[in-house]
Amino acid sequence: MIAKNRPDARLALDPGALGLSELPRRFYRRETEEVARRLVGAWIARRWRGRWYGARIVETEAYLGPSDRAAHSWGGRRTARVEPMYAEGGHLYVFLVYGMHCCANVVTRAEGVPEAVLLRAAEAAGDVPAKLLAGPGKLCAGLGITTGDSGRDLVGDGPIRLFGRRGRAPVLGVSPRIGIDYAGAAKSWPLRFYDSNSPAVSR
DNA sequence: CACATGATCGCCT
DNA sequence: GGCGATCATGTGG
Repeated sequence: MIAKNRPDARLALDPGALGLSELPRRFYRRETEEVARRLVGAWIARRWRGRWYGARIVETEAYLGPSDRAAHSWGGRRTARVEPMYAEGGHLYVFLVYGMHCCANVVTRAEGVPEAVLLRAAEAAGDVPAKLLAGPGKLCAGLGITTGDSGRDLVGDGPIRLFGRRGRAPVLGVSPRIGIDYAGAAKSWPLRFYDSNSPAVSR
């Protein structure tokens, strides 16, 4: 693929030592907006060559499917690229934007309901620049997530997993989503969530 | 600080 | 053929 899948070595962590517990399938079957809220403060981790790398999610956006003009599944679009959005909640949907950046999404709800949550920013546990993962493209680059990971199941024993909230409680902020000026009325829907206390949000 | 622009390519019209 | 769920860099105030 275009992007490299090697994670930034400074993001190395041990999910077990941090006391992280994996999110179960039922977590992802909830309303998409609810999942987006609950993922702020949750953790994402990726295994690469036998070691784990990860960070605490601090910013997300909900994409609501056929009725949401900003969503790739708007109007019921169903192409090879978007197909993972139609999978059961708990799968990963990764796409390429602007020919060079990957964006990672967590698919929600039941199989056949194409909704998802975009992971926009994360905060590393170690000593790295505050904005290292501040933005969907940077988050993917830092963890080495590429379009080759699209369709993966996040539940079970795969190389990309999500864990429940751990660490300081997020102070939730809400705003319209970013970068969707073309989306008509949906442009102003308050579906972006972030931890107001985190220096790692994208803006 | 606020824009403005180029990079780069898969997807949809 | 146009454009995008972005980012880094550059300009000017």
